[in-house]
Amino acid sequence: MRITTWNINSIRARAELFSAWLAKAQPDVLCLQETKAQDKEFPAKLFEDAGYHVAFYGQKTYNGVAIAARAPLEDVERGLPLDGDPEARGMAATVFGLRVINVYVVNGKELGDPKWHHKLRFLDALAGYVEGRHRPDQPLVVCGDWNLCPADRDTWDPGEWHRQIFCTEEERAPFRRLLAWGLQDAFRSRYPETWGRSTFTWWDYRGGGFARNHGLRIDHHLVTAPVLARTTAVEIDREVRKHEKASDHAPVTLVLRED
DNA sequence: ATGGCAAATATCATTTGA
Repeated sequence: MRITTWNINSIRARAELFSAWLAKAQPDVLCLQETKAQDKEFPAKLFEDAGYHVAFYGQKTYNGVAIAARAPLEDVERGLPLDGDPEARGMAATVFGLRVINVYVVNGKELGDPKWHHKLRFLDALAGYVEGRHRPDQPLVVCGDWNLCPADRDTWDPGEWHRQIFCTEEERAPFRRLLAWGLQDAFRSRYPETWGRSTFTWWDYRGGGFARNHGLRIDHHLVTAPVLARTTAVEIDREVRKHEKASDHAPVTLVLRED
């Protein structure tokens, strides 16, 4: 089973590229972020024509998330984890016996900015949400665009990024709280000694970031032990990032063996 | 502190992203 997370950076702007990718990649479960479409404008037909069920939670202009799967989505929840958050950044569904939580964590802009405080509230609420509703022995996947690097070496220049936004203790504290609760960073658990280009999931559009390898590892699957036990690989699709109409993020796929 | 690249809105410029 393949569970992909991808910050698509507008589902409508990338409809053609997305459909071609979907037909080829054929994930069983797909979590998208930054769909940038209101629900009434979401191109559900793209998914349905490809044989997928899809649920979405969007808003005008910014943010927006969706979950698609090759089986019906059950117990869909929208608007997590921060009560009253006007930004559409989180949803969850049950499929194939897994609870899947899809998040688009707040970017934060810069340390001290109101958006930075929103980011910390969001991450804290996410940790509380998981702790309050789940147990570490349940099959749970929390994936998405986390907008944080778990370690300085998850950046192209660890010296430059040290203690910068995405690499602060404040952002890592709630992330580590989730790890302490019972989730594991599937990529890092599977590849503890792999660093650099092959680990990045995002590259800056500006200044030829992909060619210069100005990348970050910020898209993650956090999984409970029963899911990690089934994990055979975590794959990052750099090929689709090379397309001229690419999102700045690559799709990241958790590969599970069947129970 | 700024620019660089891309998307959305409806602007012929601003906001946001990471």
